[in-house]
Amino acid sequence: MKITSRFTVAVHTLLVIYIFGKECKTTSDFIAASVQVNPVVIRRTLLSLKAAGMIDVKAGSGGASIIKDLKDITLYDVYKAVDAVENSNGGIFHFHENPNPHCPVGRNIHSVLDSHLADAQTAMENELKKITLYQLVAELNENL
Amino acid sequence: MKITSRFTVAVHTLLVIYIFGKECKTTSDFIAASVQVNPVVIRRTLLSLKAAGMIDVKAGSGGASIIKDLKDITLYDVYKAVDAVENSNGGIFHFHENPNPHCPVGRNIHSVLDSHLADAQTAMENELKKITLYQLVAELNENL
DNA sequence: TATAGCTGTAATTAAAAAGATTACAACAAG
DNA sequence: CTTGTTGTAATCTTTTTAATTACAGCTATA
Repeated sequence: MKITSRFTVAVHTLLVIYIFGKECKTTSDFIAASVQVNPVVIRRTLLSLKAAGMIDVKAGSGGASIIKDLKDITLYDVYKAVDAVENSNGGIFHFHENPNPHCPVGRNIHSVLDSHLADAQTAMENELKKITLYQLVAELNENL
Repeated sequence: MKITSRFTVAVHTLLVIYIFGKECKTTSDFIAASVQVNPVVIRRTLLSLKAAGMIDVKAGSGGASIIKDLKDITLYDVYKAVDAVENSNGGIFHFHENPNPHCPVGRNIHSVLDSHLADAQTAMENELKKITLYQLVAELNENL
């Protein structure tokens, strides 16, 4: 089980909008062609990014544009925007669901493990906070 | 998608073996009753832990016992033992599979993102290295 | 040495999760 | 008013994961 590809798709999407936004109309179809997923997947991604205040999407006429400084968008922001890990659901670790409450270990396994797993997840997320899209664009340009 | 429950099951399993190992014969059925999963799941877990040199399993007569100092077993060791994240498969992040090689963004998205995602995963794993099973047992005893 | 209780392991089934796809109403611009 | 696009629901399909069934082989013990 993994962190949903919505995350990498969203990063890819933002980069395409940024790189091509001036020359082309970056529609869901256009972006979908670069990411190679169904355009509906991109539309849903665009909705999330819009809700997070990162982009503007023109209904009807089409096309998306970035409305936030790339220096102020970290990978973590994107990760959160697309809800890459439903935290309603306990995070990135899949816990076995029904430990036996009549067993002293089963009864306490959650209270013993949960905080450590949460710490591990937080460490990962903090790493994502260190990288901005501005950096990614710079790295991308090196490779062009 | 998440990190497989094999991991939390394995931690649970080790704790049960440690706590009950002196009074009971900790068979796969016994452990399965605490974890509340199918005994076969426990047997597979035991095989992984045995291969990692953490436990000894008696074929035939039954029962498992810990053969490594709990201070020398970290959560990371267990995580690795059960192959919680197949690293053949690129780690905990699910990357969209077919970025378009004819697009400059699609062609380079991997080279730009991969190392940052790997760093994030490593940060998470390093956090798991900080916690030993010895600590968990101590925390468990506080709750008994 | 017969047997009872386990482990080791393959094969299959079932369930859950995630993404892909289809479909279509609403909208904006020419 | 037509064309191209977004917003969004509904429905497959695929993939992944765990559960289950089944049984051969081992080991202690009677």
